[in-house]
Amino acid sequence: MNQEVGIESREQILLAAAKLFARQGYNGTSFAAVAKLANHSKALVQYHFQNKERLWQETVKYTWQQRDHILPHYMEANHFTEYDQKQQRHYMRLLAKNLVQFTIDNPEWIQILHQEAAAPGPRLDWIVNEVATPDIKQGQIVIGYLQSVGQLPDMDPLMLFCIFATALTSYADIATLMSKSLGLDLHSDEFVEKYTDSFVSLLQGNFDLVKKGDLVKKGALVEKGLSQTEVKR
Amino acid sequence: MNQEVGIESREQILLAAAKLFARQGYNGTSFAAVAKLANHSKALVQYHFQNKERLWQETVKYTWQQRDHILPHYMEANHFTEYDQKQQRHYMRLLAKNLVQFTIDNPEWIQILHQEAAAPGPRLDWIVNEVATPDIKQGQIVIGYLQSVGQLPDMDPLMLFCIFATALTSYADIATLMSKSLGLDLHSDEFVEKYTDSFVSLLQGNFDLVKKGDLVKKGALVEKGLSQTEVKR
DNA sequence: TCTTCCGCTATACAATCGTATAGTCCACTC
DNA sequence: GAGTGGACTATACGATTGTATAGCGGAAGA
Repeated sequence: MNQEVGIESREQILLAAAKLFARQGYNGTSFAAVAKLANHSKALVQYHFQNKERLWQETVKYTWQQRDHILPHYMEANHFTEYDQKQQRHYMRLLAKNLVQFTIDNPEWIQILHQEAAAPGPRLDWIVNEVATPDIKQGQIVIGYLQSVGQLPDMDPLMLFCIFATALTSYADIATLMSKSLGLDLHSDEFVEKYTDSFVSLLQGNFDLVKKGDLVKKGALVEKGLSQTEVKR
Repeated sequence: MNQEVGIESREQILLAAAKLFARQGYNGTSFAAVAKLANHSKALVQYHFQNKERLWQETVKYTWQQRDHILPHYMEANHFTEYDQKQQRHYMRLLAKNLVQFTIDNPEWIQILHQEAAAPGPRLDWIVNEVATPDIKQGQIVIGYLQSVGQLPDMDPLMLFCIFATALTSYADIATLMSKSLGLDLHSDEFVEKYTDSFVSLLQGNFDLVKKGDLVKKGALVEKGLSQTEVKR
């Protein structure tokens, strides 16, 4: 079916399996579907991975390895410690944008996580023990560091980490939905930049609250709220 | 199998189907599994819904109806327009907290959304057209209003909406993962309150950035970042 | 009383599921 | 050049998949 040998067919299968496990979940993914997407026989999939649980585990491991391999390329332009405070401000924007862009380009790892978090069980435990916990620790360290250099507010770092995790890793999925609904392309570079800029502005506090609350009438306000958003379409 | 009649067995099946579609996705959910969870026969499930696609559509409709029915109960304590600016500040905290609490108590609608957003196709289009678009419009109106009364920063309301959507609807799932990893219960009232307080503080800008960036050495900083987070455990 | 309809069951169907096993091909070593 | 082992195929297994259809009991309307 495919001339290439051994390790290569294995990787092709892992890539196909990652897409399917991410999109369809564990029970929604079959050996046959993986084989078809990888352009190999179903028997070969089973030859490499014996059973479904092992296929899933190897896929998750591989997906995280890919992630750890690719992620630095998105970050290489960001060397926080080499710059002074003004530049760090700028590079934090870049960090946030690259993280969001990374989840858009490589959605499988976070989608698999969502799949299993929605149905907690032994597979989620496996993820926590094998791949997720080091990530979480690492993320907390980064948050703590950014706080210590004054780039993030002095609030509970764990809560700050949760806000980061939700806002940066879920944008890709939410954007898929909203793009369809609004007829925009929220995955485009323009919107990703706009989104992360807005998010970082909140974190850094460099924005002004609108100070006109008591000047306007209720009805007109609601209408204005609507028209403000509709202007964007 | 079950004495209760007609509409009741239908609802029992819809509730079971919602849980399974949310946790296992479309392809991962079978008639037999729905029947078993609802404590009815597989044939009865098919009797009520003819085929799988219709079962799914009716389930999504029902889930959103439940959502629209229950959500007001989480909001009833919040009547923004009735209070002055200081009180509105307080009630925005309550609004955010109740929204997060609602997604923790009723995760199915957002989980189904995540399932389909991960694998865009005709089902996602159906969701967009049938249930999601009005929600998004409504959300944009609320954002616009909160901006107009000075409770939210004067930035692009669409981006602000995205930040709200990610931070508030994804906390439940992220918390499931992080709780397992850290040995905490991030679904507890204590943490939900802490999280939403932190989030609203960012939005309202009432926090101080740590201004000690250039005073500390790199190595010590990273260590401090770690110990800060570990204190929380 | 007869008919009709509704809620529901029983059973069967081909297709697909995950898994098991025997076997082919071929590069390699000794 | 016989033997070995790894990459891969062919085929078959029982269980489960989604779907189809015939039929049941009982309430309601005529």
